[in-house]
Amino acid sequence: MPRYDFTSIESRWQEYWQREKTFRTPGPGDANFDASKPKYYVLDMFPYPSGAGLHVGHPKGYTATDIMARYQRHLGKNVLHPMGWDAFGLPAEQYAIQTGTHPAVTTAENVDRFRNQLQALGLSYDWDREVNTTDPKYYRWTQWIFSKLYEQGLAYEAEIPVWWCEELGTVLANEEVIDGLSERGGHPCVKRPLRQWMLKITAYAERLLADLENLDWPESVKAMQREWIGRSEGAEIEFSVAKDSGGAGDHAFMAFTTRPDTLFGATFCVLAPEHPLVDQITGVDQKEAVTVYREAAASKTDLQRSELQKEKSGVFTGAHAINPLFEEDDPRRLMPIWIADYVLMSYGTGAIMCVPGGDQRDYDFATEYGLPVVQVVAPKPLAVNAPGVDRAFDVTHGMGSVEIVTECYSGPGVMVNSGFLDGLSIEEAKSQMVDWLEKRDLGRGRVNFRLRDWLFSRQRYWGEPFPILHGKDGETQMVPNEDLPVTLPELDDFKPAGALEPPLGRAQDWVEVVDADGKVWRRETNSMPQWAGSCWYYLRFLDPQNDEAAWGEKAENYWMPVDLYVVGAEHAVLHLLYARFWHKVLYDCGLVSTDEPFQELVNQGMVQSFAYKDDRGALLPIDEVDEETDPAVRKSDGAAVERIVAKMSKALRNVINPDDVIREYGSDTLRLYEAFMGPVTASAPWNPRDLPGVHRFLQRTWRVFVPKEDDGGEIFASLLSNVAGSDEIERALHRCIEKVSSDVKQMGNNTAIAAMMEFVNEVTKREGQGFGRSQAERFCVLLEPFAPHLAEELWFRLGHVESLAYEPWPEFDLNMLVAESIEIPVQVNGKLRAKAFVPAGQENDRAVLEESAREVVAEHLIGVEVKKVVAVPGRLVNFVVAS
RNA sequence: GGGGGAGUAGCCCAAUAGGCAGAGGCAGAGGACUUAAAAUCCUCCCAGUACGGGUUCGAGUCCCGUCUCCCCUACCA
Repeated sequence: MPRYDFTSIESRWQEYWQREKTFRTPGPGDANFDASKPKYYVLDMFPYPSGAGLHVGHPKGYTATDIMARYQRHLGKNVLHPMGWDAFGLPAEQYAIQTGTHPAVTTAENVDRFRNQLQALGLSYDWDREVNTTDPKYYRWTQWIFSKLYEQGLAYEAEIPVWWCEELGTVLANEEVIDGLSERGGHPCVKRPLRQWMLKITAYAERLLADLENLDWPESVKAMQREWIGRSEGAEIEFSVAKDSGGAGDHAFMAFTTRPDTLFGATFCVLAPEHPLVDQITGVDQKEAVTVYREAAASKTDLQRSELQKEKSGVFTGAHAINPLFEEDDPRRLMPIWIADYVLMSYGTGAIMCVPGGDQRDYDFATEYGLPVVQVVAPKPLAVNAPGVDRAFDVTHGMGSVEIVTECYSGPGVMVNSGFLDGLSIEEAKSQMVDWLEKRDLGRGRVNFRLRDWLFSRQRYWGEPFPILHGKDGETQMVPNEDLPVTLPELDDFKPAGALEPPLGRAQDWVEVVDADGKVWRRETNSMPQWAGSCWYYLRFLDPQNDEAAWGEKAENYWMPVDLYVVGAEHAVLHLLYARFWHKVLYDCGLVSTDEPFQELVNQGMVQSFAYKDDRGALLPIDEVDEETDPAVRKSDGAAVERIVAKMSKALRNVINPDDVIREYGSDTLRLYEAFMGPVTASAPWNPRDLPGVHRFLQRTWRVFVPKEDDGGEIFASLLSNVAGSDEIERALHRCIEKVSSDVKQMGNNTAIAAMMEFVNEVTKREGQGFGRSQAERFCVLLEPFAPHLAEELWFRLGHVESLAYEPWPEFDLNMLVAESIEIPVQVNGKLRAKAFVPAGQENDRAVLEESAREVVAEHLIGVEVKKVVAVPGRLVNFVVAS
């Protein structure tokens, strides 16, 4: 029977918190709501309740936020700390297809399991605010927000080529397809044109980019979003396709370039193989080659394209584009038009002008196919030669009086071989060229984004239905707000109805709707993607029971924005960008009061695991390795294996189950371990050997409250009487309070725990002597955010009947932090020679410091000249002497 | 190729604004308690901060260069 009986302690307090609703958080309008208190909204990424249950990676972030939530409560704030379920999604639907179990059933089971697991961690959520994205009471408002987007003209239908995954029976967004395989499951995907709902996130690109500036987010996440949005400034230039005679023909295309300054160096153009103009301009002789190339390109997945990346390929169309800078007789006027798969139809205009003298990709292509290369930017030192137009004449390429170079230069410099731009800097040349083009209506400055509109529909059953009706003649209307939610129909079979018909199409009764005028409509049979529900869940938490509105204005005003959001790095672009987009739309509609949802963001690190590599570099499942030996060896043959750090994976059988840890050590130990591993932001491997360390700390803590002789858990008599503690312990406690307070504020939970260990070691050293009641109580408050069950138990045994969750945070006295005399290191020429002791209060007096220091290093100063004395108040003294 | 981050003891990690390299934990050694073991407690051991320069009275911390590792992204015109 362990003296510190964590199992019974933890279940007792978990029941207590649930029964007493200790963490219920009243909001504006609720009884017991105190509007005078400051608020703190601390948010976790709500999980997808998978069948696999909780992973030890989840509690890392959840513990960090829970510590913050509990700490903020001790500061007297109203703390909003909710949890819910992002429960729509493919796995439940796949399971339904295989077994016939309704996804709602699977989901409910998984949610129950997750909730139990989270509650077993002692997380201080207000469970009355639990939300579930699959609950019609929730998705009714998801549909309502969609209607807002629709009203704003931000939702539209389009027939576009999309990634279709045969295996999953659905389309996927670009970002859900990696190298031609689905992100989930790794199934092959192909491009197919399909009618889809799109959200016009590109309309917000500029603001999504600019507003990153003021967010207290990790630089890495901001950088990823910036790259994802991919703003680039340049110009759009119209090129006419030449007739055989050389004059401008009927065809023309737009090319986007970031380097309009280099137009004088454009020697050819490339269209994406899919470019619609290709059919019309391809010459008779080139027809066959072009067709073959286009078919090859179409059948290539992105994976294959990138594998072949090093070598550029393409074919000539037979047509030429006209470079508007040059007169009819100038050989540089006609630029051959090629098609090549390094130009993507989906970016810019799907057509480029190629300047091989200044762009590595164009240069590679030009070298491959023997196209001319002209230098238009010279590095600065060569500027003396500019403008230098009349140099070599290249017969081979017929480029006129322009030097043909064999290098590509894309660095800074001055314009050469560029007519009216010669001698200008790149920046000046860009703006002059844009002016030149705009005056002639041949082009204009343009900002282009990598960000595409958001593909917002899926061909799935287990997602939010669209509140959309289609008429016979192709007209579309919203389901009126009062008729929401549009609930999912019951189905027996969740498979797609046909190759391209979503499963919802199977529900005939549901699909057909007759309105008051007897007109027949068909419901939209696509459903929304999983991101929809997670785009606004943080808003529903503000007012989760509200049946009149998605959230109340007062609640929104009081609680928003989220003060602290802890998410894994995997959400850096998608979830966080989509949520910001919706939030800005809601802001523009006057429905929320802040233009950004998440003020401070922290990326939690990964919890990794050890893995072992044999001498051939192959990874071994952990159960084939004996970890007790040093080095670890393979069980089968005793060969030494190398320990490495890897992601937890089923294949390596190194996944840690939190339930097992709780059973063996308790959830306070699990919490403490997760927080003690290192900074929240850092990734670190799970090391089972380290668990006993933090567990011992809790046992020692128990021991300083409860005497050894008494297994019943009676507390030290001295702690029950009001005996004052010793001065040494009081000082140690003040140091501990100071350290824990400053650390926990900045999520330095690992060092805060170290400070508490130090304190408990100090008390232990005195065998419980001199530990006073008030000291014990203050320590309980410090401990509570980290090990809440034990802290509550000790608090209770000190004679309190109420939870300590709302006890004020203890204060420290600066005067108690200093010892009676201060130790000051004394250096001679930067080398530590001795230590001086200065009475407390005088450590900032340079004269005192120097005098005390001189005494202790007197022998080092004999016979040498002291050139300088550096005395840092309270820190050290350094004598600089002539050597 | 581009971007972000990190290298401190056998391991995980500390070290406010440059100021004694070590707070804490693990592992290891020795000891106390015990019939024994476990548990618990005490004591000890261990690096000069990836490498090379520089600035400074003084550098883990600042500057320059190099190396290694992790994450993201990748023909974006």
